[in-house]
Amino acid sequence: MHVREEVEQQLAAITRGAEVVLPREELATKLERAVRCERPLRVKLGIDPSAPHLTLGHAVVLRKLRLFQDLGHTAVLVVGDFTRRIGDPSGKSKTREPMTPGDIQRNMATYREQAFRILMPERTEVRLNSEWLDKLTFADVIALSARYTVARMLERDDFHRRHAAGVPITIMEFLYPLAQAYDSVAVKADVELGGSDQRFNLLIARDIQSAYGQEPQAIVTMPLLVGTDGVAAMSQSRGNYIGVDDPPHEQFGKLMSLPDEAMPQYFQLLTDLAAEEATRTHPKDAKKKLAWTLVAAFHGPESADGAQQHFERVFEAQQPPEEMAEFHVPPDMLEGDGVPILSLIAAAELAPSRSQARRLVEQGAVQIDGEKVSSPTAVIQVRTGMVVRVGRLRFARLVID
RNA sequence: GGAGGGGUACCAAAGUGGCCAAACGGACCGGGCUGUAAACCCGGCGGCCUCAGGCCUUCGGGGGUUCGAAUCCCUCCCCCUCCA
Repeated sequence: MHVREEVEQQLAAITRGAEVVLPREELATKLERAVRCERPLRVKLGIDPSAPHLTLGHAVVLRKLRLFQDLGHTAVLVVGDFTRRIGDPSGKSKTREPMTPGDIQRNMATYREQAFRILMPERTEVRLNSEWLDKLTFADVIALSARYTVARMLERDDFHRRHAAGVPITIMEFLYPLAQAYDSVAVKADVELGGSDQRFNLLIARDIQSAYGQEPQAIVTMPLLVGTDGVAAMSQSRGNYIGVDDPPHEQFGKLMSLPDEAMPQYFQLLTDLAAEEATRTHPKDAKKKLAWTLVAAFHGPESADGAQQHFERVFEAQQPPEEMAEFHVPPDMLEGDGVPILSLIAAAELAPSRSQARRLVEQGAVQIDGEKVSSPTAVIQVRTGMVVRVGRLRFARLVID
């Protein structure tokens, strides 16, 4: 009675925002057993150490994993260092380059720090899949591959399409999901989380676990978070991402420039607030609330306050930020007390080259103390404290030594 | 083993002897509009020059033909497809 209620509550919380929970009854059974026997479930999440940052896309799944922790379960973070060393072309149109152990090591260090902004370290196991995959012999691999059929592999949408279209699929690509499935065997996963694109792979693990005499894991997939462009799924390779460890005001700014339509999804998948928050007030205010909430989650409330103030000052009020880079004008650049504008912009690194500085001036993007500079040949009478502004975002305060 | 198709700027993709620093997109930057929204419109997008112009370095690497080559030839490297 008591147990059933508890299970229902957990199930409801787990289901919130999820794309699918499969099979629901099996998960219910597992949860019930966990509650009864006070044996936490082992909830697996695989992470690919391809890039040095976790994005809000990862955060969606990590938050769900955190929820499991809050419900008393154990998070098992499996870092795909082995698989990544080999490279993974699956599902991607372009082949991904294998990475060196050094790169992977570096990325992993930052991952851990970032992941623990969301997860509870004391209820998290971080495992590298090289730990067990390195030990498999070729015979082991062949045995593993005997547990799954080509026909079933080809059921995966992506494989199916490519096969039909005559686009090559390597055997390695078949092995990859098997390796991932084997991870589940190795860590004895009760549940695995993933993005909706991982659904097929997560399901393969169920069969492989059975084949190895384990109870199959339940799977929970989350919708893919749309990127800052509001169109494609967030990814680092697309550049439409917001990093978990981006500086506060950067996160805030990127979130504020999201298309309004993306807001409900962000509320739903990344906050505990209801998706209706997005439509209850003026979109701008709703978005500020979203931005504040997320920055606070990753950097703390003070940073969120700071980021919001920065945003309101620089973007809404169009004022220079309180803090900006100082540029010490080199004495040899002075002609009398004047400096040609292009030299100034390029030297202060407000533009990458003099040619680009020139174009910016011609396009009316350059201001000095709020006055537009429109001639590329202008010579500026510089003095300490003068503020050079290029575009909306780039500022430098001059210092004459 | 055989046949064929490619390697062009951040991505993608035209260009096949001079009109090419290289079309059209996308990304990005700037300007306009605004809620710094998004969308949209305009402009820019190798470097250097006080610039309606000029100079320098680019089209996988190297060499050559030519007054002139991303474009033709030789050679090397790398990718891809089909047949076996």
